[in-house]
Amino acid sequence: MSNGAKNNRVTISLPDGSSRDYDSPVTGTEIAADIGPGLLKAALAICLDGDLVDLRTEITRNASVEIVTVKDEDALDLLRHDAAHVMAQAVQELFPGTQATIGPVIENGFFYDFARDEPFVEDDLPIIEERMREIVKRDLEVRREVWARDEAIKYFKKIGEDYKAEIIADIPAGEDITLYRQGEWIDLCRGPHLPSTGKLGTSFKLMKVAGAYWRGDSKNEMLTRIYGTCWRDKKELEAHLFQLAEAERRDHRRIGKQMDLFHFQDEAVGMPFWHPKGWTLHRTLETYMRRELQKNGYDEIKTPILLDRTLWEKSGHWEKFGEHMYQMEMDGRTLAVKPMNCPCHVQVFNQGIHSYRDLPLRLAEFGSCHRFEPSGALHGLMRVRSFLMDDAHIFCTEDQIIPETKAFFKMLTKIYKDLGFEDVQIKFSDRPEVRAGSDEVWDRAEAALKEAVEAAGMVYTLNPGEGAFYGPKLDFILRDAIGRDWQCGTWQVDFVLPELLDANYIGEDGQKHRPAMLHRAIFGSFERFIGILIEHYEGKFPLWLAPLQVVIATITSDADEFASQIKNSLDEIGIHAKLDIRNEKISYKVREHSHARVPILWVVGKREAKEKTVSIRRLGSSEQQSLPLDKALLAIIEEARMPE
RNA sequence: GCCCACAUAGCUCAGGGGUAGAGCACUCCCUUGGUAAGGGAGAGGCCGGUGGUUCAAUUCCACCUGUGGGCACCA
Repeated sequence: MSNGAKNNRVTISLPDGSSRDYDSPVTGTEIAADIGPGLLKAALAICLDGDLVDLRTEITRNASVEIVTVKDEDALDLLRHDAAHVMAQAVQELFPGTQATIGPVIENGFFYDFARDEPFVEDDLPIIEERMREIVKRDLEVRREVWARDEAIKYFKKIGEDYKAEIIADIPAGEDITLYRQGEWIDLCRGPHLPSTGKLGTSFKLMKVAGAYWRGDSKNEMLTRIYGTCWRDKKELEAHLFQLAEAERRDHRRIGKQMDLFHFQDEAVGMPFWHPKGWTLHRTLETYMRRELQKNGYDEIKTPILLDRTLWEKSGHWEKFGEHMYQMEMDGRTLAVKPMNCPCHVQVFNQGIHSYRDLPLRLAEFGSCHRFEPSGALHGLMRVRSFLMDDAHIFCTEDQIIPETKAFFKMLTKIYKDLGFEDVQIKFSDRPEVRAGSDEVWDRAEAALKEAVEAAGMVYTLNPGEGAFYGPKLDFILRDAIGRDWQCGTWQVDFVLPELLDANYIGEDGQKHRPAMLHRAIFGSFERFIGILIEHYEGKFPLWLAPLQVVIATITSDADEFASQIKNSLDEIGIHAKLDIRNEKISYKVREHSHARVPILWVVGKREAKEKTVSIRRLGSSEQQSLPLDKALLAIIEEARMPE
């Protein structure tokens, strides 16, 4: 087997350590068949010296080969990519004249963008899906073809696929390109692909239609996009659909309505009306944050909401952010509602003369901001036009950036943990294209932040070009109870704004110096953070956060008086309690308050009234605990305390 | 801002060219019941707004507003 004629024998090593020799060229199909018919049937592609390629790729050199089956990590992407192709074929069979543009694999599935005069609608999906199943049943062989670039352009133009021709035209001249053919249908594609459409199986589902700009640019025409999800088997598909339903159950807009926390209405688009319970939650968070700020050496301030445009012109906001600012004409002046607090904080800093001994100066504000967000961006509490920021700006020397960064990271980690978030990711964003300040200043700011983040021992990923217009930043991203990520906290180094607004301090040398300005937030906006908390906890808040902590429910009217006394006691110790002395059965009350996600139910009947006890039932449990009232009151004070 | 869909009672939703229906919630009556729905009765609506077609529009059409899902945006 070994020393065959030169160039026409190849040695293939397999993952189990064995190797086999074949006449060259050999394909994955032949190798799989050689190993066993079961594997041949399961084979989707091969991993050739670490690269995923088609099963039919001809191997002409010694190589390590792994047969990829549905069980492998890579299989999902293959399946999803094929699903996109099968969908495009189905669409073009059903709707002749529709152009296919791009169709990549995405998280959980795939999409394909089509160009068609009349956009697809939701009702088209079942029809397309049906045709896809039929194409899978046809089990068309999927064949790779290599074409000359110019010929491919000519071909796609001829068949009316102008977008494909445009994509190919962007490939450097002279390069070959690959096409994949399945039956009559052909598509430009890098591959790899499954050997035939039958291998796709049927564990896919078309999810929704949407508009999408050609090449992601709002200046271009809008295409019609169809999203699908695709999995290894039915079970995985079901699990994914269940996960989506779970996210829907947690939707803060739905829970916010159920729990009567807030509402929106047409006269104030994107601006929430907080109801008593929602505002209680809001205030609890504010009180908690205020305490943490105090512990961390911040001074709280309050600044105006409406300011003259001249300030915004100086700060650069008028130019860089003007289109997002609410404006009004009054008494011959143009005023703008603040979208951020930073210029105001510099005004506070600029009062009087500061010594280097005053630094770092940490100015915090629960700052009410308004931004005119595009209508299509609004989303419940997650993206609003009016919000309260837990904002602060630290004025310091460049040397103080590192210790301040460390201290901030510690503060932020503790706060997130108190609120139930243990998993925090960090992104480092550097200079954006549109920015203020010279390259030299940006070099310094980026270097300073980088040194600080490393000195603080933070693990981060790079997010190039995503910095604020005045400086580089860190973003802090939380993972919630069902694995979704939310960007909340931010830490930004700014050498630009102190310059623009002429902030300075007197150094040890008696000379004027520019302070560095560190912009920071932990919640981001209270609105959005509360939205995230609602979804994270599914509205079942820990006791200290719950806006309604206890309901005292009576069994018969004999206990009404005792129940009222309990309510008074709870009011006195600052526990949010409600009395339920309605003429209803106790099981009815239990059901209703459980649905309302009340953490603790104190049930009182004749027995409790006589013995001065309460029967305690907790949300999510049917166990009952009986405690003397005074003990129960002490216990609930303890349990409802904010985390230290 | 762009594409598609949607807008009916406080809430969740059904209906459909001849001025409306369910469940829950609400009010009243009966019931005082020991841990996830006791029974009965009643009230509740400019069918998002403005125009158009029609003998007749909540229903069909157009525009507007808002909401939802995406796209773009997120300093």
